[in-house]
Amino acid sequence: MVQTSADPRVQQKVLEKKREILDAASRVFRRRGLQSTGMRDIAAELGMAVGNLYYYFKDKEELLAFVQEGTLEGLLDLAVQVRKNRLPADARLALLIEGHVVLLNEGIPGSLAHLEVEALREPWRRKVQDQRDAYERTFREILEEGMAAGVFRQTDPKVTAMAILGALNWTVKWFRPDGGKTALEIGRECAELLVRGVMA
Amino acid sequence: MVQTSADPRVQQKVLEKKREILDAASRVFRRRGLQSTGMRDIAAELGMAVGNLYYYFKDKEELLAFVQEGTLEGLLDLAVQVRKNRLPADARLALLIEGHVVLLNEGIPGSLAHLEVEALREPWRRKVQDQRDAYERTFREILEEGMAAGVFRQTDPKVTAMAILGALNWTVKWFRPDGGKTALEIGRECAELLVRGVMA
DNA sequence: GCACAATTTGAACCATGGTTCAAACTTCCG
DNA sequence: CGGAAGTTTGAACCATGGTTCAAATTGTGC
Repeated sequence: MVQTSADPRVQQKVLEKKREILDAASRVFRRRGLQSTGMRDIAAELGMAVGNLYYYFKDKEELLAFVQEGTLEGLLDLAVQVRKNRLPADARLALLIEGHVVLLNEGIPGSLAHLEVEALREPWRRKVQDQRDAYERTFREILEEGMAAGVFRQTDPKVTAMAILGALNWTVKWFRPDGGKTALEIGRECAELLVRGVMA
Repeated sequence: MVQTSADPRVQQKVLEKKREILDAASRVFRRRGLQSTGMRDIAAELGMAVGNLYYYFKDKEELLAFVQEGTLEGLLDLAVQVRKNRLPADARLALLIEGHVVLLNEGIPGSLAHLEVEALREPWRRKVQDQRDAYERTFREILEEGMAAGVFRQTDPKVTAMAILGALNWTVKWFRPDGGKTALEIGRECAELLVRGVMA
């Protein structure tokens, strides 16, 4: 098992390797989907032997959990950026929407693997779900803020947030980089549609 | 194997049994999701032995394909109904949206199993995908019609249709009958959001 | 009742794919 | 070098769960 050494040099190297594996796993999960991705596929993507993965990660579930956390980290970063600025609610919602679509679709076209919390069992599921809830809360907050300011019409922020997120998450199912539009362009069109939808 | 008899009495009985099995499978797929649903679970839902399922269906994939076709049939019916009437585009889009949400969420809360074409292999995949394309075309048509009539603003109908469908399909991931709102209410809120989003 | 077809059973079979592990290899000081 | 710690290998192991099938049961026409 890894992590038996106290040497910081070694620990550093292990961390790098872990990240490398996670990146590869992330790619393969996106490309092939959750079920079609085998440990052997991930190993092949790295040119290493299957068993080696287990030197760095306990099992496939842990691997997936970290991959999902990675995606959520990116989204949470985005949320922080958007929260920071002082634009009106509609502009901020648009930014959040565009960023979300770009993050989910940049690089390799993908499956929903990065978002399928249902695939995780209980220690992990809660952890990832909590992060996800936190992220989704950002949408609700912006919506509520916009309603309070009178820019948005009155709606149930929970329902509206989930409807918006559905539209965005679903893009990974149909967006293809070679489809003639960039992820950002798609993001803009989504923003246009959804922000207009909530305007007062 | 079934279907060796030419007796219409027998054929009728077989059809009924098939429907019964498909209904059960439909329920279990919704409840447990695609991967968590075993043949044994479906058999248990019916109180029959596993092997018996194979008397009526070739394999799990065929079962899933028929279940998905059943869902699509319902949606296509809806599309026909909506096409029939002579309301303006915005009203028709709203009807389609509401109906879609209700169909996907009535009865048991669900997973996306009914919509995961990716889980099917090539003979079936094409067949189901074609039906799905036909259904999605309805959205594009209404959008184009609305744009032509000037009720809707100019957008890329393909992208807009997929964005709308994403919001709707995603409802099965979060809607719960005991959540205080009915599927129809959710459908109405989605319609409000999305129709407003495309209005000129 | 009897024979024959149709249906149902469930234990056994088997493919897939996650997981283990002892051996081989590398790295890095002393 | 030498050897200990760290890393990698890949064949073998094994659990899960879809699938088969011969036997048992039920239904039907004569």
